[in-house]
Amino acid sequence: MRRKITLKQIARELDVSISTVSKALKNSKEISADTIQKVQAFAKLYNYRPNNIALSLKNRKTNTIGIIIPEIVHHFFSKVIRGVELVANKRGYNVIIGLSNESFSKEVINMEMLANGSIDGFILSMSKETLLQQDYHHYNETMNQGMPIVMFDRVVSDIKCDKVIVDDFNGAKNAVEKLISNQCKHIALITTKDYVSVGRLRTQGYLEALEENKITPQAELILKMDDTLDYEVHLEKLEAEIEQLFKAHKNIDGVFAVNELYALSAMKVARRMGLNVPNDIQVIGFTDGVLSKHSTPSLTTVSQHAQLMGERAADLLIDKIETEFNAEEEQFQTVVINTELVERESTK
Amino acid sequence: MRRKITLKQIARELDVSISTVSKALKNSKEISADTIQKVQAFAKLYNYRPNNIALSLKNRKTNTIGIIIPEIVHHFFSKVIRGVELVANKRGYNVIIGLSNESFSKEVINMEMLANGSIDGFILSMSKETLLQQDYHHYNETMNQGMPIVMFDRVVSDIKCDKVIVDDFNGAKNAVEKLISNQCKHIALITTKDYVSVGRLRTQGYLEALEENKITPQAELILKMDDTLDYEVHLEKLEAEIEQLFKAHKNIDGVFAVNELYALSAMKVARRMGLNVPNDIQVIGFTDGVLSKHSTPSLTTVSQHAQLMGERAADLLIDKIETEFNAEEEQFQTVVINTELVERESTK
DNA sequence: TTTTAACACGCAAACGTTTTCGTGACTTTC
DNA sequence: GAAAGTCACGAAAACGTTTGCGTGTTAAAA
Repeated sequence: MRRKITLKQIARELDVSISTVSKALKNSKEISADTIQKVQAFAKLYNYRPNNIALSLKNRKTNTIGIIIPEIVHHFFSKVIRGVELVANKRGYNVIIGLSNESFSKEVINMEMLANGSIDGFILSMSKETLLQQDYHHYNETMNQGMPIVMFDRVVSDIKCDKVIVDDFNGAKNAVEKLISNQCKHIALITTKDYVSVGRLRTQGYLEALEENKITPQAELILKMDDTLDYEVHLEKLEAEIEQLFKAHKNIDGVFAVNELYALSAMKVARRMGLNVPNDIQVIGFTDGVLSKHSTPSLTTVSQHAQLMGERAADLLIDKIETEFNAEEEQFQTVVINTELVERESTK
Repeated sequence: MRRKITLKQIARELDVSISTVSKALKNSKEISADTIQKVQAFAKLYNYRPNNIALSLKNRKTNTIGIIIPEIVHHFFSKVIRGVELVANKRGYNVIIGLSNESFSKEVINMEMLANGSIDGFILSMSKETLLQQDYHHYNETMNQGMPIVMFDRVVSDIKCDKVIVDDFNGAKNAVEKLISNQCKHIALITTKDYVSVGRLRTQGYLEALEENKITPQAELILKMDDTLDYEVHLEKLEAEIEQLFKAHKNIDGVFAVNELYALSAMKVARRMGLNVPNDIQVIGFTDGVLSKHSTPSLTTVSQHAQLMGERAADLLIDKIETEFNAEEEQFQTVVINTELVERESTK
């Protein structure tokens, strides 16, 4: 077992200086043809590769981007990562991941761990706890140190940085319009509490679609779940509440849910109550997940193009990393990704 | 915007040497109490953090581990990552990911990219293409350079390194025994072609369970799918073949599938043919996925404990990284993770 | 033959750390 | 009052690169 070979070792072996070796490998015209030939042959033989860490230190550039997300076992986020990795790799960058697990402190720790030289910039989506606490000092400190940040999906306007978001408002609106045009008269909304901007916007889309179609929104048809609970408990509670909703309003003939699990639960409860989807009740969910495609009936969804979000975020970040930082006149962009209604069996 | 502060800047500011600053921050007893106090106060004020890259270079240690997987948008792999990240973080390591996308060349490129100093060791699962080509030179070269590798799930015995695998044989065997004890007499197996060791072992488990229960395996009840096809095409073909199988053997009353999609497809086809799951036909799938839990009927599965695999792999790797490399008498371990039968509605 | 130019290479600094060793200024000891 | 010891700090090397500049040797020009 031999360690990786360095310039120094090649230099010693060939009895030239380190700089000569370095230049020879770059075909510098300062170096004679036979020295170049000799060095390159030797380097190839020993499979020389420059040490990334040394390069990073010298260039003050790591060619690595950090991505911090609340959870990885989640289709939306893993698709985003795939997108990030795709363009990062194409543009010569590595990707290092940190999971906040929806915790504020883990988010802070992870960011500090990476911000000390390990990466050139961040792509991140805020944890729920951070959204609740509204404490953004770690983002601002990071950016003050000259490290660019691109946020995606879960963003807040208080933070000045590049962002990639889904068009939640219109995605929701289109979905509800679809239900309306499919003759639904009483459309329920199943959503989360409003502290996540994403949920708020989807609710607004729902309301606007109703109003534009002269349907008066009814507060009783809106179910707001507290999603900070434990997952299992949450699911049971969810089903119970949906059942209650359906029983209290037998005329509900359409459901728009802000995520996959809510939509699936609605279908499950409906079936249990002897209702047929889509004949008695039509359901649309806002999601990119796998469940929709394989459920029975398969679920009509508002697709978020998660992978595309990742790609756009990575491009945005790398662009920023690679452009000269010009004065204080920095411009921040917000890229909006359009949603797409994927029609399946849960709607007519 | 100020850049991150360095020892040199603190030294200049306080009019002491760099070494004094460094020592003062470490409470060295070489340094007087007031100098220590002064330096630490200043460092705190400016939020000094040592530069990771410089440390990595100096210590020849990055405290980062690389993980290379075929695909990230996949429950099994993302759960493994979560496990890896969990213990890596706990032990002071970062995780950098590379996706091979099931391609041999991408696997090689990714490994080379990371092997040049960026990380201290690899955790990886082989791409299908690598398994097919049986070209393992990149693993061996990496290990020859003193970089440890831990493989998980998809492994081959030709490569000498630490491994974490699922007990595929017994997992499959237990599942089939469950079907047998549930009175199934004609159990079909839906699997992939044999080049992945994992599939081969599961098939063996299936066979052994039958034989131990005096049931003669019938080759016609074994469906081997070619999973190198395009996903969509694959799925259609899969359903067609399952339907054909069911029609040709009306007495099939149990199905064991080596993955989630195969199991779900089997249930789907069964339902389409008017068969009731689990009354007419019982199904068990080998998987950790989400679909099983939310399908109707929910699917009984052989759970692989993916997160635990990730945790064990990370521990194994970090242990190896942190122990002195003692001579040529290196020992490699293979950790076997036991499976667990999670009973749901698709079995009686 | 002397001056100039081209060539081929080495030196050294820099990136930000850590750590060994050396040293000047005091203090203690005899 | 001289020798020895303690204290507090700085210089320098090392990790592995890249690159501007200096320099000795040779060849071409005057």
